[in-house]
Amino acid sequence: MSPSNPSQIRKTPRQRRSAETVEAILTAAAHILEKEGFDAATTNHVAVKAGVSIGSLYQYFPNKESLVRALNDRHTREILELLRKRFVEVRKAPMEDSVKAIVRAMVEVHRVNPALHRVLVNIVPSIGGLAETRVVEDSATNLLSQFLKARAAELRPLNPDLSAFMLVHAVEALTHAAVLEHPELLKGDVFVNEASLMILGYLRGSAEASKHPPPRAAKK
Amino acid sequence: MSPSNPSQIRKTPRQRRSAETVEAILTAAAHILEKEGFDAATTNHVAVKAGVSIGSLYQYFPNKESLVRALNDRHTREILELLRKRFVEVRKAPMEDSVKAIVRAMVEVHRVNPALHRVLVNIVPSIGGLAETRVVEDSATNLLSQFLKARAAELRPLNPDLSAFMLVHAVEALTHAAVLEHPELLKGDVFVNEASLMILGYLRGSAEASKHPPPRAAKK
DNA sequence: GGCAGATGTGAGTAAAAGCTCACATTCTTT
DNA sequence: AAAGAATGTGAGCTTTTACTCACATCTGCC
Repeated sequence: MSPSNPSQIRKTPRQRRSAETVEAILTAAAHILEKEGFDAATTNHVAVKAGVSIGSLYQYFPNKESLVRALNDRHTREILELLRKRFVEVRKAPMEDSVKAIVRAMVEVHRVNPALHRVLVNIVPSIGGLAETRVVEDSATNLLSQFLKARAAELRPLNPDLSAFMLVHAVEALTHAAVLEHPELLKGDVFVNEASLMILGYLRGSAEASKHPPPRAAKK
Repeated sequence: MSPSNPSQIRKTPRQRRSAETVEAILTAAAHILEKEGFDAATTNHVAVKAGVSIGSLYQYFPNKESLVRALNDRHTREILELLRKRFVEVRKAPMEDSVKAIVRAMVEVHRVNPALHRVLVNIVPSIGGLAETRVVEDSATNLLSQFLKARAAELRPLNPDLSAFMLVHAVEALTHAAVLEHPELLKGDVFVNEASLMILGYLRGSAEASKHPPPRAAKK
């Protein structure tokens, strides 16, 4: 397969008809993963739900894993695009507004299809997609690290890579938990405010004890 | 069987011999889950590795799920016990020391068997263990919420349940990420310090924000 | 020793799921 | 229109795996 095809699509569709077939397969797979979970997403089931034959599915996806990875690739690409966009947009906004905008973006992204997202996050590493997941995490960490460097003057002394690592994982987990366990927090700005308090508290130092020396750990 | 047996053990061992069999099965299952993943943990494979026959396995575990759930129960019970212990220990320690001790406990707990822990966290919800997982999360949240109430005087005004929810999820995710992706941060106190900065920053309020209040209302 | 209950055995069964392949249909091109 | 390429089909093959059951062996007790 071509090296520029991380999800290992077997055949590149040449006619509109086949492009629609691929789309139907991916959509059906997403629906099943979301509503019934990974175990229910058998290749036969996906094919039936997509309204195509099992043979067609295997024309485009060499195996079940590649199908799930294709979905994951699309999903993570969307997330990264939105994040990049937001980081550019807030480049000159006040610190607090920037942080809130980015948290909002995270929520926005995770609310599109939380169940699917969770399934993908859980399953992808075990089907050879660990590398892809790391790429996404690293990209997000880099975006945030750049942001922290640009805003250093407004923050306590810190190691941008380390802080970005901490925040990426904390915010990702918080967003997951909020979307899946306490969606009511997302109605108003409760969640965005709390997450921002945490982020800003971490980046600025706490009110009473803000006399910590900068950490000396170098990442990577 | 007995209602106090959430992992649904089929038969209660009456002789030492059978207790050893059960132990061997659980140990083998843990090893396989840890080293080879969930898919490799077939019942036959577990039985062979445990040095018992497949029939013996099914004498004590009615199905594969119950076996994994039994492992998970044991694992989460250990975690909760340690956390409870630590929360009691730090009841009268200074805020900063308390927070660090609790973060250390989290790291300690997750370092015992990070790979197994990750597998269990990923798999248990999909095999009927979601309730158990929620129980653990809720217990941890309650412990922390109590702690926050007791220390209210040292903290900014906050909602203990909400803050506990935020912190439980953030710290859990951070510990996972550190253990699995950057174990070098655990060598010294780098990780413990960073996590504590985040926690204390969140609980005390950020340095600048408390000097000059935000231009807009914090709540919408 | 000898019995009864507890425990252990593993070949075999049945169901599920991934995947192939020989063939049918549709599209593009000349 | 015709041919060849692209696409679509689905019965069924193959492998895997959870799980059973008829039987063997062990252990404690009289």
